[in-house]
This record gives sequence, structure tokens and C-alpha cells, in this order.
Amino acid sequence: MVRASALKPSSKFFLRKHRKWPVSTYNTRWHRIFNQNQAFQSLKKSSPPPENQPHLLLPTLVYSFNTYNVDPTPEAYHFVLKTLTKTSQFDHIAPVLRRLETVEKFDTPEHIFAHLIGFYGRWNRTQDAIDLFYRILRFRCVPSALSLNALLYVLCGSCEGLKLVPEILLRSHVMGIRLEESSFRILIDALCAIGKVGYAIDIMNCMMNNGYGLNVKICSLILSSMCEQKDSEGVDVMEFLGEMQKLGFCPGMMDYSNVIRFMVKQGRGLDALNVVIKMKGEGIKPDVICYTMVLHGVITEGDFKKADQVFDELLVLGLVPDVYTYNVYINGLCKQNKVESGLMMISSMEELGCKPNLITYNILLKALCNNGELRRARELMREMTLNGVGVNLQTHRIMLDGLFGKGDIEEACVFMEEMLDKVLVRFCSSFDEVIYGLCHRGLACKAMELLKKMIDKNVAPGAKAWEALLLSSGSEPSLEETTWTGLVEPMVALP
DNA sequence: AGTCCCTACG
Repeated sequence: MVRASALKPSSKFFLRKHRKWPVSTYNTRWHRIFNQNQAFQSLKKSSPPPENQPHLLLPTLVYSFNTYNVDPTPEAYHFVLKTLTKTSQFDHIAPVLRRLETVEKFDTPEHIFAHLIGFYGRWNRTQDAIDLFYRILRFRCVPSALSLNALLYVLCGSCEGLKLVPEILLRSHVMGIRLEESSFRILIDALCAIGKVGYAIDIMNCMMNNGYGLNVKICSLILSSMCEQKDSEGVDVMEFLGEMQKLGFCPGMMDYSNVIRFMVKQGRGLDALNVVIKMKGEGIKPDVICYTMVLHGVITEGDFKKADQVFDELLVLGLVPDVYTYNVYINGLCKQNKVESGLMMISSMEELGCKPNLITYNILLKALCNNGELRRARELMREMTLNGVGVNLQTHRIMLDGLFGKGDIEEACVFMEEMLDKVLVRFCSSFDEVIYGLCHRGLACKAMELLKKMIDKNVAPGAKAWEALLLSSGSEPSLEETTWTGLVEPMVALP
């Protein structure tokens, strides 16, 4: 039999015109593809329900293609494997792979393995994923970063998996896989997520040594991870930033915000201020959030002169302070004992169209209480309610601490009872203070009454309350044994 | 994304 395709194009044309015998239709390429399509359609139609008869999927594949007298296609195998993975039929995947490896001759497309590796990963079958990755070459497939990345995703999902990464990378090298930027990215993401920023930096350096340029997103990610670390020094962060800038990294607003937040949390408000100066030098206008954080940092450091400068500067830059900015500023005024100025800010804010919120009032209430101006504190609390600003547990705690601190234990008791009736609270250290105070004034009976009420309302007394009551029980004849057992029993059930 | 309070035990 002469195959038309084996002949030169010119003679092919000659034969078509003058041939004496028909070319076998079954040997033409298009017919083979047609039959393979038919077989694939028949496989899809006659596929047994995988939930009940997964073992019949492979025989159906073989049968369908045999019927059409063609070899099975990679797509048909992918269909069978996808059907099995959709229904989590682990045990029936192995025979399909075995046949794909030993019987079939075609080059298996890599995406089939990437899909399977991901599937094993989702079901925590890390070892299956690794085994398949190592086997890929036996399927006449040249693996690339596609399958490697699929495996890296799986391994990066757990700490145990992450430990296997170095071995996999060495093996990938032997398998001829070239690491892509995406592969590095997966590793850096994973390391940052578990707080191993130092290793993430190593990987980034390794990436750049491999000829990849500086990646802005990776830089930002590492910087933000450094800023989330509790133990990293501010110097480290600035050092890293400087190094990256030398390599061409241009930090954006978000990067600088992260650095400023980090500095302020470390109590380095003046360093944070320097970051703002650096931003301006680079032509980036810090936003009101950056300024609010810096203002907060500078006030925490007690540099109120700088704080005023910072506030003026943001106004000069045309930024509009919002309630966060005002709250920070008012807090600064209160720390300088300028409570009157702080109270005046409330009306200024309202004139400027910025409504004071719960936090604004809490700051001022605390300042008034600290100054012993409890009557004005009560007035302000009333005022805030009138202005439609609700109170919260903090507000009550501030008031209770104020009443107690002023030495008005009677009023503190009344207030505490009100709180227990009105406020949803599980624990409040101020309650302990009241009980402690009562015991030390020889008022253990009142203390006991409040303690009972706390337990009644499901509020847990702290160690300080229990200790005070136990110590005063000796000198207080009215506390009987039954009272104690009656109290201790429900206490056991407390959260 | 940033403000008040501080979320107690080893």
C-alpha cells in the first residue's frame, strides 16, 4: 500500500488525478482525528457515573477508542483523570497513570500533571504529589516551572512541606527545570507568611543572581513583612529600604505607610517623622493617614512642639484632618493637661464639618476624670448621648475608674451596679478594683454583694477580687461557710 | 491603612 503522504507533493497531485487504486481513508490524518473525536465523544457519553463505578472509566476509554480503531488521545486521559479527581477517586487514578506511562506512546501534556499535583495537594496527599512530580519524565513529558510551581504551592501550604522544598529544588535542577520568576514568588510569599523574612530576602537575592531583575511587588511584600515582624529593628527596615532603592526600587505610599506604622508602633515617632521628610524629598506627598500616624508617634514621645509643627504642616500641604487626626491631636492636648482646649476642639470640629465620635469623647472623659472633674465628665457623657454618640464599655470603665479614683467608693458601687445591669461585659479589671477597695475599707459585705451580682451576670471576677475577699474573710464574721461554697461553685463554671 | 480602651492564666 502506498501512502499518499510518503510521496512528493507533485506526485501526490499526479496520483490524485490518475490513481488506479483508492487511498485508504483510515490512514489519512484528518480521518484519524475525526475518529479520535468520535471516540472521545462516545467516551464522554457512555462514561459510567464515577461515584458508583469509577473502575469502569479506564476500560470505557480503551473500548471507545478501540471501537474507532484509533489510539486514545491525551485529552481523553485528561478527561478521565478530571472525572476521577472531581469525585476524589484516589485509588482509581493509579491504574490510569500506569497505562498512560507504559502503554501509550504520545508525549503527555504537562498540564495534566500540574492539575493532578494540585489535586493531591488539596487533599493533603503531599507524598503523592511529590511522587508524581518525580515520575513526570517517564510519561515522555519535559517538565517545566508549570509542574514545579504546582508542587511548590502544595509544599508551601504546610510547614512540613516547606521543609521538603530544598530537596525538590535540587531535584528540579537535575530534571532540567528552569526556575521562573513565579517559582521564586511562591517561595517568597510562603516565607513571608510564616514570618521568615530573612529567608525570603535570601530567595530574592538568589532570584536576582539568576538574572531576574528587581521585582517591585516582591520588594513591597518583603518590606511589609519586615514591618509586621515584632523583633525586626527599625534600622533593619530602613537599611533594607535603602539597599532596595540603590537597586532601583521606588517605594510608593503603601510602602512608606507600612514603615511609618512600624516606627510608631515601636515608639519611634521621631524616626517616623524622618520617614515623612524622606517621602517629601522623593516627591511623594504623604497623605492624611501618614500624618495622623506620625502625629500620634510624636505625641507618644512627648514632643508636643513637634506635634504642633506636624499638624500645621499637614494643613499647609492642603490635607484635610479627619476625626482620626483630631482625636490624636486632642489626645495630645489632654496629655499636656490642656483639657479646656481639648473640649473646645469639639465645637471647632463640628464647625469644620467633622463630627466627634465615641473615641473623641472617651479621650476627653478620661482627661476630665484624671483631673477629678467628675461632674463635668458626667455632663459630657450626657452630652455625647444627646449628640447621638453611643457609649461603650470603655466609656463606662473610664467613668468607673474616675469615680473610684476620686475616692467616691459609694458612687463607684452604684455605677458598677448600673454597669452590670446595662452593659454587656464579660470581664472588667475596674470591677476588681472596686471590690479590692471595699475590702480594704472593711466593707467586705458590700464587696460580697457585688461579687454575687457579677457571677449572676456571668462576669468573671479576677484574681485581685478573689484575693481581697479571701483575706478579709478572716476578719469578717458575717461571711459564713455556706456563702463561700455558694460562690465558689458557680465560679468553677465561669469561662 | 491611621485615633480611645488593652483583650488577665502557663
